Amino acid sequence: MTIDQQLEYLRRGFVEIIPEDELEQRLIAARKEGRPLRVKAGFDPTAPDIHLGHTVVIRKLRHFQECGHTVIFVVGAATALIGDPSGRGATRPPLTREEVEANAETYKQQAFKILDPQKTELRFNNEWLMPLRYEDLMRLASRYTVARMLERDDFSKRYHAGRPISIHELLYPLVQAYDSVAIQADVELGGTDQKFNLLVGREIQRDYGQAPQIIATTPLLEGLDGAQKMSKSLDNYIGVTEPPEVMYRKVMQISDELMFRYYELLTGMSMPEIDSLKADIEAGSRHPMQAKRDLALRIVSDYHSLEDAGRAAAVFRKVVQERQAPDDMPVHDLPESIHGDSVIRIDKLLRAIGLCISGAEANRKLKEGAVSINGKKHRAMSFEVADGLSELTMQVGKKWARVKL
RNA sequence: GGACGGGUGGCCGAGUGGCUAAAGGCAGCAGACUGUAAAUCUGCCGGACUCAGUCCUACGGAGGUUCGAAUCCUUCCCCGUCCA
Repeated sequence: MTIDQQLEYLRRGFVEIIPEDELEQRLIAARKEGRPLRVKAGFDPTAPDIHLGHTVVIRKLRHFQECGHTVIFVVGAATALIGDPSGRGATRPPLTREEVEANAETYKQQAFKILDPQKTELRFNNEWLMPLRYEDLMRLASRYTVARMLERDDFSKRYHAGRPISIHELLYPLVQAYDSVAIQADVELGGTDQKFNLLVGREIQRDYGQAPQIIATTPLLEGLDGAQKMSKSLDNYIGVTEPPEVMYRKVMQISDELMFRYYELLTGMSMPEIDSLKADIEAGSRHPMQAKRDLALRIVSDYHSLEDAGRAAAVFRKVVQERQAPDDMPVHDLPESIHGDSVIRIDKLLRAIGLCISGAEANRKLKEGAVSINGKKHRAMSFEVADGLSELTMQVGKKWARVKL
């Protein structure tokens, strides 16, 4: 690929590239030296799942690989012990080392659903952070001032709101920046919320005698609620390892408006194509639901297979649209404790088989008319089993289960 | 180290002795509507039971006062502001 072609491809989809013109120069310089660019992105394994929000950056990493560059995927095993304060209104709860290690392992597997393993260096930052000694840390900490650190939006908000900021949180951007030094990054990618951290990387690299990395930020993907960014802690995410049916259903759940955003950030569809799709929908020549189905199919295929996606679509049509019982639902035996003549206490049963969290909740659901047994709405607390009945199909809202009598 | 303010349900936040399982909001769940959504409307939203009632647990931790405490007192822990 020529430099110009690379530039056009690589630039697409970023909110900002700083400094804008240096990417070209760096590409030229690397080509002269006959080496690929070292492109960094870091992920803190604070939650065990990579979700579609992360994939916006990972997809861009992939683009760099397609242009022949090397991706350094940094798993923040050490930084996770601090907790990234970016965008946070409060200190993150600390993770144990065991949790971090387990999460890091699954991160690795999930990232390679998108990345080319041949062109990826997978590094854990405890490799270079743990050996740092007191004087190393002091040296690093001396490179930045409190005032500049507090300029950060999230810190200053917390500070002015009188909320606690721990000293170790102040250290996060520096430690994260040191990663760039350790791996000698040419480019670092991250979401727009990472801009500050990425910029600190530039400064620290300069302090350590390296050419400052170019930073490129991607838009933040909104979660299922369409308002806040996708995140595990807000539970508005779609995980890349979720089963096809779940993934499909979640995509279908987003608002029409958000659908275009997902097209933009999660598929290879170009902006002109997306605009024309939007125009077709507005003109009424295309049904928004069909467009959303296409989207769901594409996304599920990316992380599973086209076949799986097709199956998920069929399940969705049947279960959600036609409100029929799904083919596979959990099967339970009638629990010991509930065996009582021919009358079954439904509240106890629902709790026992996990369709309701508590008996009290089961009770409420019964009163709300959310419970169906064998396809018929059931409101009474107990259920009389007719002779010859061998199985109950229980439904509470969207949840189903079969009970053998 | 000193002075002051504060810690309430998943989150935010009201509540200064009984009428408080704790207003209100957000999130969540269910129902209606729909395109499967979104938006809107309605209901629910600690738990157990012999279930329209009874009991248990809950307002940072522990202890106390009181017939009765989220509310008063003691003490400990934590957070913030100002002064040093």
